Amino acid sequence: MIDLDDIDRQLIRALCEDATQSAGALGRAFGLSQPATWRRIKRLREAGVFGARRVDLDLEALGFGVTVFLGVKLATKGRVSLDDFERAVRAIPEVQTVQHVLGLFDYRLRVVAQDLPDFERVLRRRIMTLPGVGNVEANVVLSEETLPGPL
Amino acid sequence: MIDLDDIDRQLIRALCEDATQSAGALGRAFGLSQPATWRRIKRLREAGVFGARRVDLDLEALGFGVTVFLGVKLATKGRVSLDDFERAVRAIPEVQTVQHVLGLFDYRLRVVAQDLPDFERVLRRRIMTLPGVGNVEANVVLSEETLPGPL
DNA sequence: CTTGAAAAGAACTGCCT
DNA sequence: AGGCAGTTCTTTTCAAG
Repeated sequence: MIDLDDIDRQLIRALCEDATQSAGALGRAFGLSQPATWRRIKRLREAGVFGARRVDLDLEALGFGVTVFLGVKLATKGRVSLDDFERAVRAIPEVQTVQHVLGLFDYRLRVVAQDLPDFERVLRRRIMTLPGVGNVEANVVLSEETLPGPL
Repeated sequence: MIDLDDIDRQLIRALCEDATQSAGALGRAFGLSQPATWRRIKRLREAGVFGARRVDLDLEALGFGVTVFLGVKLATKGRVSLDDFERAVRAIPEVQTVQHVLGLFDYRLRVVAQDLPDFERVLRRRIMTLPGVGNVEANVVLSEETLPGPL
């Protein structure tokens, strides 16, 4: 685990919001020269602070107007059924995220669909037929806001 | 809503996984020239397909070993209390995502903490004291996998 | 750490098939 | 639509104070 000063934290926050910004632009924003900023970013990168550089998709623009979070409780959950379940879930195109969780449910799935009828199709034909599913709880996402986080 | 051919879809998927790739590199991967690839990407960008370009953080490397998804049911939920609740949630540093949802809960929160004792602190002092909270359900994330999605 | 400059690479443009 | 060749711009990287 690396230790960060104040500028490091600001750099990280800025890059999380917009990874397009160059070392030069970030440096100007914080009163640092371009090479100094670049060295800091390199240091952070080598410390493993950063993962992949992704581009967000506007799912609405692509015709996916509905996002739903599902909680799934397995009926039977031996080691085999966990693997079976995960394998089957990964094969569903509409599933964006699979979280194995502890608590009232065993898995949380982020699912997208074109609209509610389309979601019903996914739910009935894809989700409910997964091996070992017990209870399923659904939360339709109305709005989502990403915050800066704890840095 | 834009319509996409096969190559568009492949480009989008590739950029979602690694937005670092240049038009030239992507083109080579799909047997397309640099300008042709660039024009496609530009067309997609102008169609509003892409949102922000973010860099993922390795929260483990930053000392945040615990991620928890909370479902929050409000006790009272007039229009005012929704706004109050959201404002108060946004002020909690450990909250990364706020989802307003439909279903058994009213909000889903993605929360990070250094470890479980730290999470207990956040839960007791920050979450349970939010204005209007009723029930709270917690799912500790054991593992999370991001899939290619429906394209 | 800074300034200044060189090198590398990516973005963009016209023109042609 | 795509390809080729070229220009322009940004980013990276190095040298020196």
